[in-house]
Amino acid sequence: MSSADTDTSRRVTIRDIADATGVAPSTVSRALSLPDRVNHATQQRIQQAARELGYVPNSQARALTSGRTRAVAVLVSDITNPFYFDVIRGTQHQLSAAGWTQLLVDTEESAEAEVAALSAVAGKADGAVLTASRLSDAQIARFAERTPLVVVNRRPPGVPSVLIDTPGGVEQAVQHLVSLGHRDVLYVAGPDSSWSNERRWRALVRVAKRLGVRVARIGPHAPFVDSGAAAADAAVHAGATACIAFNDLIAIGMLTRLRERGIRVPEDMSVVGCDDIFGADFCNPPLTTMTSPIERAGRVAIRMLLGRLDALPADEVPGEHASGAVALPTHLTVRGSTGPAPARPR
Amino acid sequence: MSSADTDTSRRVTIRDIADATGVAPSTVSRALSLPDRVNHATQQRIQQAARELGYVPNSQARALTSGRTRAVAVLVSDITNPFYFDVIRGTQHQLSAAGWTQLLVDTEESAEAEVAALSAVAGKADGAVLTASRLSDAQIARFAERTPLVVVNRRPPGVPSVLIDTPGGVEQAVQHLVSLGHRDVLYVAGPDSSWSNERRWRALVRVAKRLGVRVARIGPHAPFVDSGAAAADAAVHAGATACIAFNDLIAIGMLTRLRERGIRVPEDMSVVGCDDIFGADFCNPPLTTMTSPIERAGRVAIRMLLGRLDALPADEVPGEHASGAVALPTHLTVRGSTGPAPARPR
DNA sequence: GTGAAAGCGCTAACAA
DNA sequence: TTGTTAGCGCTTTCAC
Repeated sequence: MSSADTDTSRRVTIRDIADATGVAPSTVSRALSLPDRVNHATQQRIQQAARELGYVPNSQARALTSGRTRAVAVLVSDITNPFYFDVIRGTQHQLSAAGWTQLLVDTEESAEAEVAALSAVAGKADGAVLTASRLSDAQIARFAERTPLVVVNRRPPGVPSVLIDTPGGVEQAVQHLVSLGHRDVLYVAGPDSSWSNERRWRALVRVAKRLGVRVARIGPHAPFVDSGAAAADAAVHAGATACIAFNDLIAIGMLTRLRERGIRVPEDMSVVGCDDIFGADFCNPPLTTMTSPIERAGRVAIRMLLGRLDALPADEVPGEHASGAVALPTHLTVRGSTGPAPARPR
Repeated sequence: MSSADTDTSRRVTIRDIADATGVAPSTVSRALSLPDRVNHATQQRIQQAARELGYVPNSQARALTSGRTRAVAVLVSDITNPFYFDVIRGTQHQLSAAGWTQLLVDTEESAEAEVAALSAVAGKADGAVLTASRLSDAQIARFAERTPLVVVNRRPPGVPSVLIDTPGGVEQAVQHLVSLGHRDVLYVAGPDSSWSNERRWRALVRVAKRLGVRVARIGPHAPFVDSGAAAADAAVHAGATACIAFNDLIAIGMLTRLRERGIRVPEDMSVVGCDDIFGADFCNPPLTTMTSPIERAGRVAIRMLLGRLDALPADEVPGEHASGAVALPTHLTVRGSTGPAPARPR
């Protein structure tokens, strides 16, 4: 049923190549992993044979001896959230470009699951990217001692991180609202456990003070579209005419609820989201939001991690220091969901 | 800096446990992997020690001897497409429930990348799920001989598959349009390389014939929101009053374009999508679409695969035969994008 | 029921 | 430059 040559069912190993080319297995190993340390001619012969025999290196065996898996784990807190899709897209892209494997783990918003994953993953991957960790800075730092880590949207001391500069976006958003005549802004908060949530709120308070804008806050709200309904009701009850929501999911949910209640956006209420996820441009009305380079954050995180693992030339690694932070700029994308303040406060 | 006991920097191995408990490494191995084949008392002692020492099995070493990685690869053709998010969510869920690892691979719509990934993955995973493969049935079957495979929305002979019954959904969609007075339906085709695309078109032709509806087809269109603009223009040019789009991405893009052009949906044109992805409910107007159990498809695919790998009790494995197909029902979700046919054909 | 020993496929000293 | 020799941590015969 198969061709006349050797057994088809067994995978080709470096031994097979060694036999075929008349060299020692170690030479084959070198020819494949450190080509410069082998006579050019034999190197060619070996690689040729490898190709002909259909050799595929056994990554398990390789990992066992070298201690390196050429895989990295990417932990997300909720695989359901479109924000992470973009992150994953970025990490995936950068990893496959480097020939590495991505292990995707959903921690489901649970710190225990995160700890479990991080411990389990230690042997399976050479490093990990934490997006939206639910752990304390100290815990993260502790794990980082054993496993190279890069965190997104967190700033644990000593651990390299990628920050999306939403505070900068908040400033633009408030200025935009001010330019439309708004003097009151309501912050629709996300989960208390979110680092970004506090960061955005503080940025809002700071900017508002400077621009003479009054701010208030409602929440916390879970980061789902469905949470938007309650948020919208609360915003209306608070008499708000301009809201900045923790993220686009909540903002989109608010839009839907406001429409149901006959409250016009932006005529009666302006809504600003955060992140510019898939859907923010085609919801109704289209959402003004802080566009974050989410995919880029994923790519940068991987580049930093690969840099730390010496798997990337130094000049391709972002950030000056190994434990430094890289901040990616955000910009406001104005769409239909924001408009002039109503003539008189309601 | 660390506690007084042994070296902190090295990972705990079964040898350490063996030393600590005074048994042989092989006994530790058994106690951990095949607990029934060990004296209950010593088994307890060993597991206790393992816990105390913080033992984490080295999956590489385990894989090397056992030949099993307890990981599965999930290949998607475009990680950008929200359809796959739901699939990934399903696979991730089912895998982590079983304590397995998910390797996520984006083949970027390329058959070569898929082949490369499939070969590379062979050693890293015990099996793979192909969602939207770009390979031929024969190629898939060939890979399936070496690596346990489950395919989604394909039907290569001999390879277990999970099918989302969009033909059934097409029937409901056409009946819905007929009930609104439409007698002409335009199919807005997806990519030629898509198996589902042909399947949906054929189902449409069949149903239309039975119900006395005229059908036409435009396309192919790439499965992106951005493709929807050209599709909408073509549909308008064709004088269509009711369209069924290959998927929601195209349908949402059409909605946007029609609105730009001042063509009212559903008054001037009814649009039906397919899949019910994230966003279909909050686009403008909300999209009537065939709701597919996408996440469930992912879960079912993993269960079938784990079943084939003997990693799941037989009674939890869907489908009668190892190489059978499981079809998941679809249903039509009617929202604002469909309405009565215009009084007279335009 | 438990231990000794071999070896999975590969890499990394160390010699030659 | 190449071959020899040891393992990496674990599972798995095969004895005992």
